[in-house]
Amino acid sequence: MVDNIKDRVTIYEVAKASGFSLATVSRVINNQTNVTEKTRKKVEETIARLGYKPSAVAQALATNRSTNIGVVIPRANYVYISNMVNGLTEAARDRGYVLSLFVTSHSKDEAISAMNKVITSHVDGAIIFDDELDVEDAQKISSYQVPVIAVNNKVTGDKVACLTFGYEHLLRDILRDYFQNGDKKMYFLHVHNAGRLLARIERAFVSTHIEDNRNYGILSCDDSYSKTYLDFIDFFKTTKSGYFLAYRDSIAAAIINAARDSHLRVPEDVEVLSIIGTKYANIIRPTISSMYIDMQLVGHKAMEMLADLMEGKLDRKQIKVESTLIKRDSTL
Amino acid sequence: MVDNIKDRVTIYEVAKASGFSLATVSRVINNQTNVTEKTRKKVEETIARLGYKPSAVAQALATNRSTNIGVVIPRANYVYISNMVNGLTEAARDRGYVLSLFVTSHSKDEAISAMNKVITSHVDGAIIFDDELDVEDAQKISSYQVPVIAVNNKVTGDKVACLTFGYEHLLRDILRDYFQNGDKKMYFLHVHNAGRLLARIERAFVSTHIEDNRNYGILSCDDSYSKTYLDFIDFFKTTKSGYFLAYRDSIAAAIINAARDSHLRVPEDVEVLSIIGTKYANIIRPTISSMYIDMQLVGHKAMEMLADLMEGKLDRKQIKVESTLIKRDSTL
DNA sequence: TTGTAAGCGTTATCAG
DNA sequence: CTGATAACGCTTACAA
Repeated sequence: MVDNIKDRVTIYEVAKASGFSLATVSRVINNQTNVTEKTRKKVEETIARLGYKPSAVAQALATNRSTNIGVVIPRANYVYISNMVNGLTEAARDRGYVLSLFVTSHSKDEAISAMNKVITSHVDGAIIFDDELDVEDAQKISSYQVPVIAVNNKVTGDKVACLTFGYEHLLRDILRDYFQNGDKKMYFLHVHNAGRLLARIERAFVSTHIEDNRNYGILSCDDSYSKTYLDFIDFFKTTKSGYFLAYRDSIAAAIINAARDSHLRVPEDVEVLSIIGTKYANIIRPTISSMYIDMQLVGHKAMEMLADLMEGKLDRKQIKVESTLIKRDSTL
Repeated sequence: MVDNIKDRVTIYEVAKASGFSLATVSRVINNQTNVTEKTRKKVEETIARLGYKPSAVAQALATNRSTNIGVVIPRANYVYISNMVNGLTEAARDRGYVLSLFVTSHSKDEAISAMNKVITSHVDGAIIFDDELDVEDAQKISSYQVPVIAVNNKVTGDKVACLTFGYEHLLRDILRDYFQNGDKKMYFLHVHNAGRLLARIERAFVSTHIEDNRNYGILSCDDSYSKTYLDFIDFFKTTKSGYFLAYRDSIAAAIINAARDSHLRVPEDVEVLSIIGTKYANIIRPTISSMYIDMQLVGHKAMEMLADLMEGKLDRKQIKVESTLIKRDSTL
C-alpha cells in the first residue's frame, strides 16, 4: 500500500527509483512510442510501486492545456440545467475532460466574478448557459483565448459558437393551430426575471396573437408552485376557462391543481401547456402537454461543438435545437 | 498544435510594463500589505490596462494549493444529487473554491477512473457521494493527502470524515406507529442495484417487521415510472390494498396513479410513502407523504466539514443528518 | 532509445 | 518596501 505520511510522489522520485531520467518517465506516462518495452515495463513497475500519479497542475503549466472545461450556469439544481450538465459530463469524460462548475445564482455580480474565475482557471474551453451574461461577456472571455460555446444566446466570433433553442417556431404553429380549432382565450404566464428564453417566447406569443388579430392575456406569476396555486384558486373564482402557457411543469401543475380544486375540468374547461417540459410532465395527472427539448442531448451537442471549436474544425458556428410538442392530457 | 495569435498576458509583462519586479506584482495580486500605496496603484493600473489575469494553474503549482474541490457523484441529474451539488457550489464559492465534477455513471470502472482523476487533478479536497466507492477507495484517496468527506458512507481516518443519512430510526418509528394504528400489509419496493442507502432502509424495514412479528412483502420493481406503473396496474388486479414504501417520488407516483386507475382509493385502500422526497411530492395529487432530507443543506454541511477538515480543525468526524417525515395525503 | 536542460507562470525566501 | 532567484512538477526540443 501507499505510505501516507510523505508528500506526493513526483516524477523525480520515479526517475531516481527506476534508474531512468525524467524524460523517459514522462514518455512512459504519456504513452509515447519511443521507449523500449523493457524500459517501459520497469518504469511502470516503479510507478505502480510508488503509487505515483502525475500532477495535472504541473502538466497543465508545462503544456498550456488544462483538460478542464468551465461550465457557467445560474444554478445546478434546475431540472433542465442538471440534465444538460449530465450530458456535458458524459461527453466531457469521453473526451478526457473534467468539468469545472461556476454558478452565478442569477446575479450579475456573481456572473462577472464567475467569468473572471473561468479566465484565471485556465480552462481549455467554456460552456456558458446563463442569462446574466451577454454577448460582450462571451466575447471578452474568448479574447483570453478561451473557446466558448454560448447556450441560448446568439453570439459569434473567432472562438465563439452558439447553440440556441427553437421554441418560437413551434409555438407559432401551436397557436395558429389552436386559433383554428380551439375556442378558449389564451393566457401567457409571465414570470418576472425568468430570463431571455421566456421573454423571447412571450414575445412570440404576443406577436402571433397580434398578427392574427386575436385577444390574449398576460398573467404575472411567481416562480413557485404554492404561490401560483393560490393565485389561481383566486383567479378561477371569476374566470372559468382558458388555455394557459406556463414556463415549467411545476407552474403548469399549480394551474391544473387549482383548476380541479375549483371544480373545473382539465382539459375541457382549462387547458395547460408547459413550455419547459421534463419527465414530471408525464407523472402528474392529468399528464401535462409540453414543449420539449432533450437537455442531455444539448449537453452532448454543446460539448461536441466545443471540442471541434477547440481543434479549430467547427464548421457550423450556430446550431439551433428545435423543441417538439409532446401532446398529453392537459390540452385537447 | 497551438495557433493562438496572442498568448495570455503574464506576470512578466505586467512587471516589465509597470517597471516593477515580479515579486512586487505578485504582492499586489495577492493583496500583501508590504507594498506602497503608490506602487500598488501603478501596478493595478497596468494590470487593468493589459487585462492581466493570474494563472490559477501556475499559482497552484507554486503554492501547492489548487483551490479546487473534487465532487464524485454517479450522475448530475438526479434531483437529490443536483440539490446537493447546488448546496456544494454555493458553499464552495463562498470559500473561494471551484468545484470539479467527476461522474461515475454507476459503474465501478468509471468510479475507479474518477478517483484516479481526482488524485491527479490535485484538488485540495474531495466530496464523495457514490455507492460504487467503498471505504478502501476513500482511504486510498486520502493517502494522497487529499482530505475527503464521504457522504452516505461511514468512513473514518486521518483525513477522512463522513456525513451519513438517518433514515432507519425514523422508518422504525413510522412502522411501529403504523403497527399500532394501521391495518394494511406493508410492502417495500425493492429496486435492484439502487445502492447502499435503499438496501439499508430495506434491511431496517425487514428487521422491524420480523422483530414485531409482522407479515410484510418485498416487491421488485424497475427504477422507472412507466414500467412500475404497468407492473402495478397488474398488481392491483388481484391485490386491492396495501401500504407501499417507494424509493422516490416517481415510483410512488406510479403506484398512486396505478391504484387510482384501478379504481382504488388513495389513501383509504392504498397508502404510499416516498423515501427520498423532493418538491415534486407536493405537486402530485394526492400529495405524497415522504421522508425528507434537505440535500442543499447537506451540500452546505459537507462543504463546511471539508473546509474544517482541510484546516485540521474538524472535531466531529461523523455527522448524521436525520430525515423527517412529511405527512401529506398519500397516507392516512 | 535515452538524457540534459530550458521552459511553463507563479510564489516565496532571501538580501538589499 | 522592493528585487533577484530558486523552487513547484512536468514536457519537450535538442543532444548524445
